[in-house]
Amino acid sequence: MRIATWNVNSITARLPRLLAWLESTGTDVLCIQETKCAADQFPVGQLRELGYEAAVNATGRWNGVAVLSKVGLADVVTGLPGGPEYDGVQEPRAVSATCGPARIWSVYVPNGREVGHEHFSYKLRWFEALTAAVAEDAAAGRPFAVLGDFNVAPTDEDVWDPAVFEGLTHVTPAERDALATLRGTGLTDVLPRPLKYDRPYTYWDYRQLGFPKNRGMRIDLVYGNAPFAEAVSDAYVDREERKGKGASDHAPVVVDLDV
DNA sequence: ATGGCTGCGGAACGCAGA
Repeated sequence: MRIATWNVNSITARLPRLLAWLESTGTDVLCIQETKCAADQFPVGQLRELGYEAAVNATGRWNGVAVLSKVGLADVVTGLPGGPEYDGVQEPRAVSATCGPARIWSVYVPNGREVGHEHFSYKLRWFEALTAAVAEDAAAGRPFAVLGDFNVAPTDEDVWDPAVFEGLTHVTPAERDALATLRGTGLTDVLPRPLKYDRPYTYWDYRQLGFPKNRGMRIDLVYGNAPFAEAVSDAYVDREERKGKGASDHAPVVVDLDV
């Protein structure tokens, strides 16, 4: 089974690429982030033509997540149970479903904006709620994984120049501790291999030639429990999808499972 | 060529992204 995660930065803008990519890779389950469209605008028809069912949690201009599956889609949970609000709203940042043999979450963790910003404490609270919500499934015997845009680089190796990120979000001890606490439920960071260069970055800023200069970050992660991690036969970042006109600023992370 | 941001809402430019 091939499972992947991809922050598409607008499913509307990315639809031609997305459909072509699904066909060429034969992905069975795709976790999507930043759909940037309302649920009733989601292109369910075109995805169904390719054989995918979709679980969607999306409300409009910002955020939005989905799970696409052609191996079944059951027991959908929309949103993060017990998750915090921002500006009085539970933002659409999580959706989960059972896809064939595995329980799968697609998450888009809040950015945090600046250390000390209200959005930053929201980010940390969001991680706490996520940790509580996945604990039972993480410890269970069924393959389980949280995939998505975590908006944290787990180590200094996961940013192109740690000096540039000093004092910024995505690399602070508080955020990395939140990731470690999440892993403490029994989850392993499934490290993908890069297709080029030495680090498996998943995001490159659109600005200032970020991609050609490989000024990247690894912030799109696959956190699987032991039954999931032990079934992994391959994992890679599909940097080819970051190339050319009309690319997202994130590349897909692809994981092959023997299940 | 991998190339100096992009998408959205709304109809100019501000917000958000990380």
